[in-house]
Amino acid sequence: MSSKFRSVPDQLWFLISDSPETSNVNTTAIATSSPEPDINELVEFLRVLQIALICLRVLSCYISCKDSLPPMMPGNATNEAQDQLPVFNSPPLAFTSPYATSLPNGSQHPRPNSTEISLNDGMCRDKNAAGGPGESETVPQLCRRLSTDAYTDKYTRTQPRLSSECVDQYLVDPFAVDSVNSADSANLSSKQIKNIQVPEDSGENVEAIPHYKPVENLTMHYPELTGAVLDTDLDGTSRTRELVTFHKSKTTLIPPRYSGYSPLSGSKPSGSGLHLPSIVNDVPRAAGATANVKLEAEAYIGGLHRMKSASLLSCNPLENMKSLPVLPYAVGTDSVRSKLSIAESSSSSKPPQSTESLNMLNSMERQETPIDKRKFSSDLVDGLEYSQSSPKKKRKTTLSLNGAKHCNCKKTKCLKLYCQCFSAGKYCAEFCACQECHNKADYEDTVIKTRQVIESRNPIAFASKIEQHNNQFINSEGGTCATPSSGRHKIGCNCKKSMCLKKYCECFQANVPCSTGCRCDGCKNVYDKNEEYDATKHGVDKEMVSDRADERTFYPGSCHSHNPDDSTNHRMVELPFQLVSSGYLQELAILASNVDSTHMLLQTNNEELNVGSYNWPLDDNNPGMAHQFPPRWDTLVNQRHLTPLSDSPLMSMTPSTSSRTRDLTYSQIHLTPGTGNVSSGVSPQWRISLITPTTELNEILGTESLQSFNPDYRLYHTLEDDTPKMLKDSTTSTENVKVSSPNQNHRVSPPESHMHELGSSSSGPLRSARQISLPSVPLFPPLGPCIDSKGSTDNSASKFENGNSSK
DNA sequence: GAGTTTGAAACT
DNA sequence: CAGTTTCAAACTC
Repeated sequence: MSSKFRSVPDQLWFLISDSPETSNVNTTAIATSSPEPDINELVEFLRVLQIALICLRVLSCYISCKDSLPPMMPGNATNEAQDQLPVFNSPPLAFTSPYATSLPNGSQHPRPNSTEISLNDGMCRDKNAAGGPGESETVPQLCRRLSTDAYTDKYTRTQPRLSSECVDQYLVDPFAVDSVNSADSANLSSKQIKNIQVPEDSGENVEAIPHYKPVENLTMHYPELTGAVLDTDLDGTSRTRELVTFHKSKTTLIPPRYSGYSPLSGSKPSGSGLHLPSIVNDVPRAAGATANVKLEAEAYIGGLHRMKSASLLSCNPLENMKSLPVLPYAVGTDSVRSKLSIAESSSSSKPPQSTESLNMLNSMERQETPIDKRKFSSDLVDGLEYSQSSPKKKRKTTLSLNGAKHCNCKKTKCLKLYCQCFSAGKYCAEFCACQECHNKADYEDTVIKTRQVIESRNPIAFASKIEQHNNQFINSEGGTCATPSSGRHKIGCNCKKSMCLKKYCECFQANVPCSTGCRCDGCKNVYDKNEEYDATKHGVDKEMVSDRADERTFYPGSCHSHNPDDSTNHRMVELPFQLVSSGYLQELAILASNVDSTHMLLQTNNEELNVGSYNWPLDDNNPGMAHQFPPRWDTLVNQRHLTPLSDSPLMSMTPSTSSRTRDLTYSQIHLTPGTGNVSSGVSPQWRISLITPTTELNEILGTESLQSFNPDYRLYHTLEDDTPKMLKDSTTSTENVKVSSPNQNHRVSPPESHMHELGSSSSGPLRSARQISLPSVPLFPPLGPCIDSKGSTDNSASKFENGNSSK
């Protein structure tokens, strides 16, 4: 048979014959058919020539594309990976994810050789849709484009850098419902196949976010990665496993109880993206959303990086979308954390778990906020460095990089609150070191029953122990900060020896000061209103501070820096505003319209108000601005009669103003109709936050709203569900001076921690509190508690930042 | 990595 | 509710 094509160049013949599909189509047909070999031979030869031409074209294109691609270095992983990140927006897809085995060990292919195969189309964007640097047609795009060609498989093989795995994967019917059971997957028996399905509703709101910047695309879509990942890199095996694990973990961490559906049921996720409570994510959304997003972002970095490293190529023959579809509204915090956790711990992870975990994927929530993704991208590099270079991470910890917990339970079968996974309402993940674990989908009934028993004793046993308040800022380096006082332990600790300065203390661990509920002895985890919350001042050793700095990313009250050099850095600022009435949305709209570049959208209930755009410069290099409100803002405030409260130091920041005071300051910005007085009763509370939209956004604005404006510059508001709590807390804030605790002498009521709440409450019940979230763009100069009044960086904050940045 | 310390959870 | 035990995380070496 091959003799008929002697004239075909060896390479081309290889291309043809090496492909099972091609072989079947071409050679087999030839061999079995034609009584007129000459004609058939000619025809086939012509076909071969045609193929050859196409191959050459493809090769040329690929070379061109390759040259245009930046090197796959961690430092610039962000932009690159975005194209690699598959997005699952469509109906359930089956994925095969054979582990990288095609490349011989020891082969030294550059990272771009790594192949990430996704049947999803997210990774392959239309070339025309691309814009900006590095947006020349990437290999994945090329691959996608080729997919439309009848000879794609052949052509793909012509590309030395295209993994044969990619082609194989490509050949697999992307629509196979279950690759594990499919014949296609059987063909890949030599490989480890991971089948991941996306909930049918995973594609909801796919079009909600029309387009994103390249970097953001990466971060926004990566979390949605649910497809199999092929890694043909040299160390691709492990990388692939990590990625696969990533997906699995996302499933395994779904708490059946809170997810509202059984992990095994395959029921359709709610789509709300809400997850079970945990210390980190159970905080009020107003605060938690921002913090968690950040946390997830950083935690997710490692995973992203590895993903990126592991995958340069992504082929999706089905992809025909010109913009990256996303599942924009899910909070996805837990999932993200789990992902990160996996990424971090993959090196020591257990062997791939059984298909049970994979089955859980059927019910996974695969939603992620665009914000989350954006944050991911911004922190990608930092997280990478963090996860890869920090020797401290070697230390055994129950908290992985992303904050996802993993346990080491030996006797409790992970069915007691001792188990952090169980306590967090999550199934144990594969990287848990637990023994005889029953906290998994296989024992769902047991888990549920056990939980019920525990809850019967303590209804809030699985609820977050931390009451988190909304107190986030951007620090001098653009990192997000939250004063530790922004939250508190609901129950309080009972430390006797650690002085609440070690992670034995749940308050300390949660980065909140001990409160009235604590029964600790010799507590030093307190606030001095005149001082920053600095662990070192309380005797915490340097390493601990450093560790804590690392771990602060695990908590809502975190203060971590971004890489100032990272242009993709997205800051989060949250400014509570109080409007006299919803009519002042127009004021805000005008305010916003006075600045440009940022598109704002306000909405009251179902009423949308496009308020134009605004832009506040943020100068990372000018710490002095840290305690200054953007002049523009002042101007705008004055112009628009958006007067801060009379007691607000907003416009009169004094040198003695602590960072937290500034927190207060900004927290107390009230938008009133020029009088400076805050109306009571009817004043809806608004908060303008540079946080990314989360589920709340989805719930409030809905898909259409989000579609209506640039996702990169998004202003939104959300119902402030925590308002009652805030009010309640504010009423108790005066009780922060611990009376019963031996530490009462040390404990100083941090009125600032609640001042913003009081301020809010000053206007009376906030029945219609709203949160306005501004896009994650530099709107304000560095503010927040991490910068003291003298313009210098807050000690604790800087420590944390340094700790992060140094990594 | 093993052993110790610690404090929450569980138990009585 | 208090005291004790169990447990696993945090920590130290």
